[in-house]
Amino acid sequence: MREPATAPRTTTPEGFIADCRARIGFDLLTRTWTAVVVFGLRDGPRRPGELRAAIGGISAKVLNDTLRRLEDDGLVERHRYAEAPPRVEYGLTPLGLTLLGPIEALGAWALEYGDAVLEAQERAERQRERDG
Amino acid sequence: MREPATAPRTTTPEGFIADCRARIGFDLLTRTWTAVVVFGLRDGPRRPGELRAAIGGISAKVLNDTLRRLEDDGLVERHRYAEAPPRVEYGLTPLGLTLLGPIEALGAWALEYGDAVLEAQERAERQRERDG
DNA sequence: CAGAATCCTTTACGATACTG
DNA sequence: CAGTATCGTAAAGGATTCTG
Repeated sequence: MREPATAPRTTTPEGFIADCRARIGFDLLTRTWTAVVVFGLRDGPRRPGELRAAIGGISAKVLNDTLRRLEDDGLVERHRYAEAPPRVEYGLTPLGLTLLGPIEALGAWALEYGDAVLEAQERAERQRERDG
Repeated sequence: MREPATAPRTTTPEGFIADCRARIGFDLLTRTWTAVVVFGLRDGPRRPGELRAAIGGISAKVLNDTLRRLEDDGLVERHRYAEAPPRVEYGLTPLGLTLLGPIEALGAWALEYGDAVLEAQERAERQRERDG
């Protein structure tokens, strides 16, 4: 995954499976913080510290790594303002904005069905404890 | 991530950020094969070998791991048929079916914008080569 | 405060071999 | 063919430190 050298092939007849282009979207969200960070920028550009506080539970380094990768993906852009003191903001590109739709769909799904997933996980966990 | 002990808190006022329940959905898709496997079962139960061939590029072990985890998540269920020879199939649960919507939204997004992401990545890659 | 550089730990992924 | 058991590796996440 994630080698631009191995560019995905064309869409398979069956749909999204195998090396088809739909996997590009799946691969983006396999990085833990992608969805959270993109969603955190939905209302406009933000400073890193502010964004980090809003997200919670992400280290400064990991947020930085994530933002740089999103820049490489063309989803986020960095703005530097030559003020005193200098100010930095990250915002979604037009391409990044288009990703908000699927991310919100996923978030809405979790708000509706997340509890069911948690319950299933706890059920499985209890089952494992019984079995040893 | 992924400790049932640390169950996500309630939704924050800001939306989906931090430890809110929307992250449950994000966390599901951070596993490389979740979206692909769920999507591969969209048309009904399938035998592991068949599913593996349709996906392509996934080892038998990893497919097995993924299916077991999806079982724990309540998204997939295993059917065993006591025939001769015994047959096994995996299919989506009702809960798993509901996840197809967001996954298809993400896939459709990638079909439309995936090229733009690839181009951005290649641009970034070339840039890095120039800089050293 | 932004962010680069280190170092460490974990784990998902993958290859392989073996059992029903 | 389904599934388990090992083992190795690469990469992501995270903590810490230091510099503009």
